[in-house]
Amino acid sequence: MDHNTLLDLIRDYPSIGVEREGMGGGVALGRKPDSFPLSGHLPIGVTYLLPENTLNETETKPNECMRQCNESRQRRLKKQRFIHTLTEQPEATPNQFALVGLPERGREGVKARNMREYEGVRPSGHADKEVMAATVLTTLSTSPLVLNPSSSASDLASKGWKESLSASYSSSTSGNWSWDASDQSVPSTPSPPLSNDAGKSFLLSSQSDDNNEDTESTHFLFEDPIPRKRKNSMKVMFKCLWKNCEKVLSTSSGIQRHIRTVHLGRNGDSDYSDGEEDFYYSEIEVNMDTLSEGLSNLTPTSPTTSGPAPVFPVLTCDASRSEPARMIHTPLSQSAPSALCHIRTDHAYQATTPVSIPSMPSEPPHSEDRISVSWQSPPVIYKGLPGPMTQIRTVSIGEKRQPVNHTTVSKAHTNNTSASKATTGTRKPRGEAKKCRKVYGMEKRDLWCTACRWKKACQRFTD
DNA sequence: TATGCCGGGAG
DNA sequence: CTCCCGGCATA
Ligand SMILES: [Zn+2]
Repeated sequence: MDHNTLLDLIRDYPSIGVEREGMGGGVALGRKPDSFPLSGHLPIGVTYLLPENTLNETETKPNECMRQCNESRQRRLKKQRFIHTLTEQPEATPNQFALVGLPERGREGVKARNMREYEGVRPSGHADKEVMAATVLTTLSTSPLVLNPSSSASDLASKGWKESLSASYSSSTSGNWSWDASDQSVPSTPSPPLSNDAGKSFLLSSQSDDNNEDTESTHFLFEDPIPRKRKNSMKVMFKCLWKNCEKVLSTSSGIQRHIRTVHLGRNGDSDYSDGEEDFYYSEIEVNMDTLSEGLSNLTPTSPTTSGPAPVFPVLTCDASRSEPARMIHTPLSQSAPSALCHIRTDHAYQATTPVSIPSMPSEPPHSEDRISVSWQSPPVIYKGLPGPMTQIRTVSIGEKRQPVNHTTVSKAHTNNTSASKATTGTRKPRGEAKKCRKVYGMEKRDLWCTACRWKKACQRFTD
């Protein structure tokens, strides 16, 4: 994906989010204001969808709002698939993130996320790019990358996020993207390299070396953050990201209420959401004592407004351990990779050259309704580890789409002679694991992983 | 017979 | 690429 493609793509996305588990039904936080100066991060939407167990785990303190949203959503969309997954993968890895980016239409960012509204509109193949874009955005949003020295804050503000974005990274014609991550201070994580088997990869310019221990900053943004304390002077606030609204409240529930009443025109008292709500707000950190502590901390400041409040990327790792208000980003207990996303960390470092094999949209997480999602294979530490791969696909559930039996019998397929390669001695002892076909059955083919649907080697349940 | 999936297409 | 499927090795 090249630079312009990305920009083009995201242009129409009021919000692009990251969604955990890719099961849809996540909650979107934040949106992409049309004119949001991006410097260091983008207020892109972040949608998290944590596995049930996680929710319980975080239930208490963390993001009450999130929990609620997730719950209500889950309830509504009683997608057995969803449930199924939850039960089947109690240990769903917390590293399974899915990016979800849907152009929103209709009601200001709400409801519109329903892919249904896009039927027939979204060009096929769009999903891929969409994901790529979202990935990049997410990455950017969480990486304290330093913008070109030439671009100043004001610059950004006036140029708009798009330009800013473009300024924040560079892409070579080869398809490799990279940006300078040589940042400083802020612990936020550097962006992870994203690689598409196609040879496109997003990687940080390995700032001078590779192993420079990091303990601190090397954690992949989606990886279990390392426990770290945040400055006591910082206070977590929630900022509404709705158009022209700069409301900042101290509690997620507060901002949620605000959004609900002010932007969604709902009445506060009524129960929670109808499950379809997307609360666009982002968690920000405000330095209480010195609001303008010099640029020492590159935290970007709120855009449109004067709000001197430094805005932190929603996903910053550092904000995740132990703070009550930390983003649901909670590191699930152990980050055991779930069975859905086997991670193979056995590749070579410096995945500059993405290892790509035949390539096929790798197993996407399930998604509710129809959303295109992609996820990154886990933890990969951006430094020298193999780059994460992304993949996406549009899932449609409960749709009829099976029978399309094209009478494609024009060619007498007959095999020409038994010339077929004499299967080499490599006998393939059929794997043990039950694959999608067996697990979901023909009726629910929609649930199969892409590979299975294409009668290729299953990617979801490997042996 | 049912699965899993390679190797070939088609668009 | 993306998506399908014939057909064959397996279970
Ligand atoms: Zn499969």
